[in-house]
Amino acid sequence: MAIKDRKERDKLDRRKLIIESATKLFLEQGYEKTSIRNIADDIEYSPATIYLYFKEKDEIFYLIHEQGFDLLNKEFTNHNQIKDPYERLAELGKIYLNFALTNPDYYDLMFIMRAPLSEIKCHSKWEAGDNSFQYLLNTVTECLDQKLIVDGDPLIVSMSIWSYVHGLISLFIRERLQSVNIEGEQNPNLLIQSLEYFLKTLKV
Amino acid sequence: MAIKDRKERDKLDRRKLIIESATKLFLEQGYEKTSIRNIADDIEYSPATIYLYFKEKDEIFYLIHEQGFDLLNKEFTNHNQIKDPYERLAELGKIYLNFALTNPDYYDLMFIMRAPLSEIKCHSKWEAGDNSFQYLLNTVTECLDQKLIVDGDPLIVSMSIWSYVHGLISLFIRERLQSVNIEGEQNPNLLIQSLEYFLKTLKV
DNA sequence: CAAATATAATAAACACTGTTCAGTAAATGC
DNA sequence: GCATTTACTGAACAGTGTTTATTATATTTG
Repeated sequence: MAIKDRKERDKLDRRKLIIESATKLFLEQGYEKTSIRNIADDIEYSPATIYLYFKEKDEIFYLIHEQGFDLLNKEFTNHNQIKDPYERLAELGKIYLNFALTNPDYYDLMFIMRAPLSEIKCHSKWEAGDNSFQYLLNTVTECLDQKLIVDGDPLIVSMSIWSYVHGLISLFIRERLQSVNIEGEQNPNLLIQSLEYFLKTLKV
Repeated sequence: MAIKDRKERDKLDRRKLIIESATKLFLEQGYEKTSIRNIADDIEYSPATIYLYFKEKDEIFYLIHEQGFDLLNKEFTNHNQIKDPYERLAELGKIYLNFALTNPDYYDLMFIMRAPLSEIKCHSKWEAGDNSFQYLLNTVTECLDQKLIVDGDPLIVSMSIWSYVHGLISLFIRERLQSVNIEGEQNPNLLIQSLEYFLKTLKV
């Protein structure tokens, strides 16, 4: 029976190999330019082999998509807990913004791209995403309870904050901020300044 | 010389035919699913013919992209001028949101998609986009002058407002709001409620 | 009018893409 | 040793954007 076990391990190893290669290529050249044949070439298997381990291209990229959420959630958990919920909220925003600027490809896959959600979204319920949102929702609720920010429904407020930061990031990543380009001003700085303005308006 | 004129007119007509077919197909099935061969089939010409009138697929979709901006700018100009700049700002936000919800494919092409900007963005300066942003900037400046909204740099404030609404819309269009789904609540209503909350926080 | 030229359109090909399937070769079970 | 299962792959399918050599037509010139 040991042989069967080893075989199963081997199979998982090859699955892992595909994911690792796909991740590497994805971070090097993005989703669209990473083809099944690219991955096959990289791991020195035939393209058809990949389909023995994954149903479709999107299934691989859904896993990378989840890796991204693990990374983001780790950043959220790793940061030392700030007592004041408003300060914590501000910090969350900055962590989120920083994550996006440091990992634009992950961010794109997680929050902008259409592809790897097509079918999977239904059965998976997008658990990882829910976790991140829960972090935000909890902090917002605390802020509202302590009357630190403008009153409103916690869900609406959380959605607003998320939308705001996402808006900044996605306009930046997809290069729509050309028109808003102050002479000599670096774009990432503009994003940080905007976030600070938003946090100010939020404060009660 | 009249013959030459007619020929030139014919050429423009065929160019127009391609754009119209492309627009039709694009609005029916989106960018990715509208192929050059689709368009060729529709207008009953060979695919190669299209390349006599356009350098590449993106060039066609850049024109559709501009059509979208014309549409949006028209909506901005058509609305009866409200005297109070804060009210006008609120109205602008609603018009923008409404435009996106009514024309999600145009919106995607204009503000989310990566494709049709690849090279063109440099030489065209994205004039249409600048126009829309100018509308916003002017109103924001008035609001700031009359101290109706939280003080800040007009550009930062304008960018903030745009980012906010864009964030809402793009999360909605690219289906990332599943986690924020109140039982029985329609998503578009959530967007409107959020915008109202944001406008409230903005008010001084 | 006929020959030469310019114009417009295309069939076919190139280099890709995701995906499927029939066939092969090796390891395992009996 | 033979049958069966397992793992893999070459080749193909149907599509994509794009280019090029060729053909058919229309216009201009001798």
